[in-house]
Amino acid sequence: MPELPEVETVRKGLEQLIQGKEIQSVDVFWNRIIDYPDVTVFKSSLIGQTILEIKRRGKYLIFKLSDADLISHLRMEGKYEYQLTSPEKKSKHTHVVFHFTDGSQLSYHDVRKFGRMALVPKDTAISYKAVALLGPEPTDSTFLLEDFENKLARSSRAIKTQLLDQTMVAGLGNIYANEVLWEAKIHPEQPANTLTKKEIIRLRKTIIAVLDRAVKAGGTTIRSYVNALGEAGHFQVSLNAYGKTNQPCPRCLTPIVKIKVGQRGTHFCPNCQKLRRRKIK
DNA sequence: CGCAATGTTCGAAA
DNA sequence: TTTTCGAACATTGC
Repeated sequence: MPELPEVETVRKGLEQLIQGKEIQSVDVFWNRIIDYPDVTVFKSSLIGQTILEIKRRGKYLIFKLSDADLISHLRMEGKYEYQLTSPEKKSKHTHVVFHFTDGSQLSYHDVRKFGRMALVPKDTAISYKAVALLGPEPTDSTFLLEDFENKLARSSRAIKTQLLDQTMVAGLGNIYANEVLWEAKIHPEQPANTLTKKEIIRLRKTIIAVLDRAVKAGGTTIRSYVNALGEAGHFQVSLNAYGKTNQPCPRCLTPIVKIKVGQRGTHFCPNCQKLRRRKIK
């Protein structure tokens, strides 16, 4: 479920639930969830480690442990659930369980089994694989206009596809990419290298603003997302385009249209978001 | 039955 | 070589 706002909300929940706890043992029921290292090593290395803090980079959660970094990506449906005691009934979709020395436990659930975890040496998470390639966090001080402009100029892909590329800016996913483009009045199929300077400035500001608002709302719950405390998000009431096929655009009342862009469902207002054939100076 | 679903990766094609 | 495309991963629900 997670795009940046959902992952950030999960991070906050985990922080209050498991910070300071010591791992006593780990169960892994679906080996492919563990990307690195070998499952046996993964499990044994975690024993005795304490959760110092929980960070986030893009859509990745990074558990800072006493002697390692645990990287976790929820992909489409990953969820963390905290329990004070070990339940007799293990849910069918529980794939990893971290048992703490105080008897409580953190379980990782993932219906589609797309999520991944990796245990890397202390303080090296930021240089691990895809984490190292992530673009800037979407904040005013880190997401710089000039870099964004340069990256856009080098790609002819549809702007929406480009926004989903985590090397552009970290954390945008399908819901927020749709929302951002609607708000910035840019057609999702507009080639990235044909955006005007004005549009790029507006797009950058909108990305920062939309994600910020969504974080404050605790994320968006469309189908299954809940945070680590089991709570749903609230941003779904603020959606203007995503999932609004045939419903009137909140700005001009033209029905929202759904198309496919880069294999992903894409919603937009054909009146507010017009495709330009040529770049205008 | 068929398709789509908050995502990323990897091999092939251009 | 670089960029883009599209299948694959796995399961559920409409």
